Amino acid sequence: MLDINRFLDFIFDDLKKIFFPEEWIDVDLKFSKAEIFSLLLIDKRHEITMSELAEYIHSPLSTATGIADRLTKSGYIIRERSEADRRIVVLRLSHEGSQWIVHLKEWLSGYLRVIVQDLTEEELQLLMAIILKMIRNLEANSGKKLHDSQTDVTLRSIDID
Amino acid sequence: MLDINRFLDFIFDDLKKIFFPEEWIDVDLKFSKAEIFSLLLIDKRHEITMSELAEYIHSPLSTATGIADRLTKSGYIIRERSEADRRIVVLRLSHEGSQWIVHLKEWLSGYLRVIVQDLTEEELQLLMAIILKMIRNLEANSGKKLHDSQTDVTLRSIDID
DNA sequence: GGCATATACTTCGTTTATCGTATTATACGA
DNA sequence: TCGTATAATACGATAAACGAAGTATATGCC
Repeated sequence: MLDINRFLDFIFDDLKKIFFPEEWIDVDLKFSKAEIFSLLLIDKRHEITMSELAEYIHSPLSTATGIADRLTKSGYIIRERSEADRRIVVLRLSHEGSQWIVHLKEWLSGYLRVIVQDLTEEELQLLMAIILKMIRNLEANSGKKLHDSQTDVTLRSIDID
Repeated sequence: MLDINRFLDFIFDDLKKIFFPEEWIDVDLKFSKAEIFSLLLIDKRHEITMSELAEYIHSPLSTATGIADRLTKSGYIIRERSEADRRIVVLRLSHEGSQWIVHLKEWLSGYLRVIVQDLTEEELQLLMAIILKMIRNLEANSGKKLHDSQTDVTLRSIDID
């Protein structure tokens, strides 16, 4: 068993940086987190439905509708009915939306460049391997491993008043 | 120059996991992110003022007041006027609050344990070293390096209507 | 073919958090 | 003691999230 506590101590203070990325990513974005990731998803898939969007951002369709509303109004996405199935709404990026994503990605990679700037090639390789491992662990154990602990039960749904 | 693009490709899809931790941390917490980190801060400092809280969560005092309101109402913190300076409000954890933090930390370390479970001691060491480096880079360059790029300017404050 | 049911979304109203501005209370320096 | 700075709260506006109800379209079944 590794020395977990040491690691815990090490990262405890920096957990906040992970959960509040907005504090070190000091960009005054005009879109919310959900909107940005929606744009990224549309960019990646080229076309998505409202249901796909809702699933991606882990929200009900009513929330997705709100996001699509705002992005459409801003002119960054185009919302159209599918011809094949007229119940379905298809979202695509507008030209402006695509441009914006290009800029976002450039800016993002600039940020990454700064963060990893003096890591050696070996460190970078290892970092990727480690991240991969961690992601695999998380996925393999998600929701499982943790449900049988006492601690976990205590944390869930304690009603006070 | 390292191969940044490869790294970018590698982590792009997982960026969402960082920005939406709630999707893999599947605990139905009764507190919001801001409230949890407020509790953690109070636990760490033992006693804090409203101003310190506001600074920590990067919000105006009016927001901090709302958080303190909710945490006080839930019975997890105690809000008292300082005797030395009666303008100052001091926040402390109640017994229930302390208990809750203990559980949170146990649960957190359980999570970490799962994530790093099959990393070797060397990997763990290196991971910590790399994280440290990255944090230093971030702090050294925060807000600076990125402000002179064209991209960045494009991203900031574009008004549409 | 027609009717019941399912699917894909939107609308609407409620709730909640955030935050700017105004206000209150206290401290402190000249 | 008066003016100003500081610490925090109160209030009102805004925005996002969401559940429930509603609308339109598709599909299965007789």
